[in-house]
Amino acid sequence: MKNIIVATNTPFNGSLLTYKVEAEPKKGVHVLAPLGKRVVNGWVVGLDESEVDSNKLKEVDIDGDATLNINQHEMELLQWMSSYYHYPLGQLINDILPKSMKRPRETDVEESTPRELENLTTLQADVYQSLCRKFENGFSRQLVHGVTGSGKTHIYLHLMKDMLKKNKSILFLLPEINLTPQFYRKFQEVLGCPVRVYSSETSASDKYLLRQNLKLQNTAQVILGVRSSVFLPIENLGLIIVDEEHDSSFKQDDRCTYNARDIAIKRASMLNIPVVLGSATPSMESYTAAKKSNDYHAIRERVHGFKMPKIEIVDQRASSDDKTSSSEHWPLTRATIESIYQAKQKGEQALVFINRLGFSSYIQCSSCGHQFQCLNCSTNMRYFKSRSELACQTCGNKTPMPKMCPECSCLTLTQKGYGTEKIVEVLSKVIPELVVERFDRDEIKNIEQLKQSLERFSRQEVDVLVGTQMLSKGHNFEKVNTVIVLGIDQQLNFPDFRAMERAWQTLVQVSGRSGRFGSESQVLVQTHSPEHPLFSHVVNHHFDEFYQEELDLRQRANCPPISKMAAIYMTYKDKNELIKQSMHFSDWAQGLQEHHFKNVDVLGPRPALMEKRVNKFTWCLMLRSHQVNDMHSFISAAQVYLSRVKGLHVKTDIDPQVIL
DNA sequence: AGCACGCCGACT
DNA sequence: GTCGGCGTGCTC
Repeated sequence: MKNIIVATNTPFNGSLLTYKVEAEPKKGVHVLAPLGKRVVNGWVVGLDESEVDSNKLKEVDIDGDATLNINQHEMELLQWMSSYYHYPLGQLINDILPKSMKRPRETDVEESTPRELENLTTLQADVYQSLCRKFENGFSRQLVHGVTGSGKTHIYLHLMKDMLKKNKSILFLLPEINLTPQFYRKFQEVLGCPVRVYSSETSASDKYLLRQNLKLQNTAQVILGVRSSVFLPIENLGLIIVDEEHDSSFKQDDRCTYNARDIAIKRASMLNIPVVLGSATPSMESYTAAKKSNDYHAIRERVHGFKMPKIEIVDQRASSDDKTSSSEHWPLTRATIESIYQAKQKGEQALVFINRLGFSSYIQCSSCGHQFQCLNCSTNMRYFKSRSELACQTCGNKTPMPKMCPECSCLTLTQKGYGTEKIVEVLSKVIPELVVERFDRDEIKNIEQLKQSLERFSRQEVDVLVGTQMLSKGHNFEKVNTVIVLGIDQQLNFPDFRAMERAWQTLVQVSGRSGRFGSESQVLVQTHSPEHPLFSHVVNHHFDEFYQEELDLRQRANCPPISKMAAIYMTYKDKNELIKQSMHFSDWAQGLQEHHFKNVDVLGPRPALMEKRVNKFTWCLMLRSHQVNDMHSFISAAQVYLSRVKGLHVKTDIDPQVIL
């Protein structure tokens, strides 16, 4: 009998429990571990060195089916993740493996004869060749910074083809499921190898089956997947590509707060293979790192000499009739309406972007000023006109649109702010001949609806799509030469050091949808602060200037990528008790800082951006440091401290993307 | 996290 | 008298 440490799906004891077993299984083997009255999943971590009396231990069963076994390399990656993100190994493993496995059905993998790949343009070929040279070194992290419409995908395809020739598989990561259909089609057309999709639409049993297939066969193939596919057990993996690497969807914000882009880099380094990051708007982190190590590749021109769109900053304060919500076309300006009208006249289409759903952001009583707040959360209820209800975007709480103010019984309730629904109504009213459709997660709930909406649009049955971020990524619309951006002010004013970076990414990505097929194209950005320095970089397509300026700001504020950050969130049911505990914790942390970790800054505590959420309260403490190791030791100590507070839920976010 | 035990209020 | 509310405590 051997004593072994098993990582189990349990939240206590760091998820590591000791069991005995007949013969020592290999690290990563899936076992069934008796725990109290139940049996839980477990994975072998290693021998237990401490001489525990094995008579007191229970014995594990080894799962006869090896599908959920984890190989040596994956196990090392997951152990690294567990310590880096301060998340229990057993729970991490359980989270990333498929859950159910009933009735797997055969996945259809079409193989077709590939079409000839088009030649690269001179600019693309330069990047391709320098990437190939870098690939000779085994592991390296390459960044392709190509403007929208520069044909990054085309470069990927050539790199992928090379890999397939060497009989190596490719992992292609995408931020969102929305983009999988177009890439799947492209890969099918051109690559002539099995292409497997892994997304949130893949059922648990299909995920299980895919895992099984990957472990059995080692034919060169392409795995096209979202965040969690970075863990798939791909045998002969030769290359990882992370497209839209800046995208925040790569960051998981519950459970283990990993960033799939960073895991891809780690995995590539462990396997000694190259990883390519691509974006038209790289993250500050990737840009800085790639510049520094000379792994940066830029394409500053669109293919075929197509011009970048002309970007116009529209002053929303300019004309008096644009100011008030009483004007017929509010919140759109005359200039905006005119450009959409012109597009229609030319037989073209237009896109309108707003970050908000619904009809109005909140409802306010015009006599007493009462705002309709969610009872469970510290947020306003959003008004949805078509459903005639108020809804909380945080907890899903809904109520019919009230007729009068509950405070003063006044019947005049004013609608404040706007969302996609409102814009559709305004546009249809102001330009009656226009066919306008909404494109947001309220309207598009699955891939099928997405495909259909995009098809209607490409058949020109629709003139204008009004959508959220969902519309901004990666699509190629032939007849779109006019793009409107609304609500960028809110993004710029967001209280987070990355606000400007995100606004920049939105503007550049969104304007990238305009004029992709070579016509004269324009982008109109409505704002109340046209003098904001960000706009001049966007208007002039000055990429390096933007990054340099933003980096200077980060340097001065000592923010990432200059330093490393971590956020510790504490959630509790009682507000006063939470504040008391947060203060105690903060005092303790200050003490730890002074005595042991002078180079770790402690910031806060402060209430989370949404302090009350589904009837629970959250406060937050931030850590910032240049010494990553010290920061990790600090967090480990903090977790031990906080685990003693009963009833307190603690979430640690390493490298937070958004500071909530 | 589950699942037990255990101690109180409100039902047949 | 029992059913069930959830507070507390334990699981290798």
